[in-house]
Amino acid sequence: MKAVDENEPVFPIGIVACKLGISEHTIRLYEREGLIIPYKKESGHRLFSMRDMERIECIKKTINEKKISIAGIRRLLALIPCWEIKGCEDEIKLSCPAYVDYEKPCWLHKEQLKGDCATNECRECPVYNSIKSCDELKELLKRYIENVSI
DNA sequence: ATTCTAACA
DNA sequence: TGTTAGAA
Repeated sequence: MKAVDENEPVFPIGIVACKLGISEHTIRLYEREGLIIPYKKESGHRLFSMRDMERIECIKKTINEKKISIAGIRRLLALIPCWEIKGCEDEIKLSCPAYVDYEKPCWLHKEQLKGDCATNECRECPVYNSIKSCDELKELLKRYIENVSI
């Protein structure tokens, strides 16, 4: 029996678009804007896991309900403390583009990063995956609005 | 049949 | 965001 892994990318974009009621176009847009990182086959075709779908759904809801833009979501994601998650020393942290920039999350700086941040697949990274459910995004939003640090 | 990218009356 | 064209 093949267990259905929540993280296993198995759904093509058409299915995802249908089940979520979001156009394929919009889903590709989210990717281009750096909100999601779908799994890609050699062919270039995208595959999504259950968690990917929840993330997409969460993003769409947040955009609609909180009336914030795609760039707004990107700024929220930029608040993820990757340096803490990765346990970076102050020295490396302070010179890291991902720590300095508040516009983009670390995975949009991949080319400029060092160490495993540069080599690992961001899709598999604990930083990208720190948004396990919509609650984590809500937390980022809270922090943003209240302008507080944890 | 589906999905991909790129482009826009 | 929609839609379309042409390729894979």
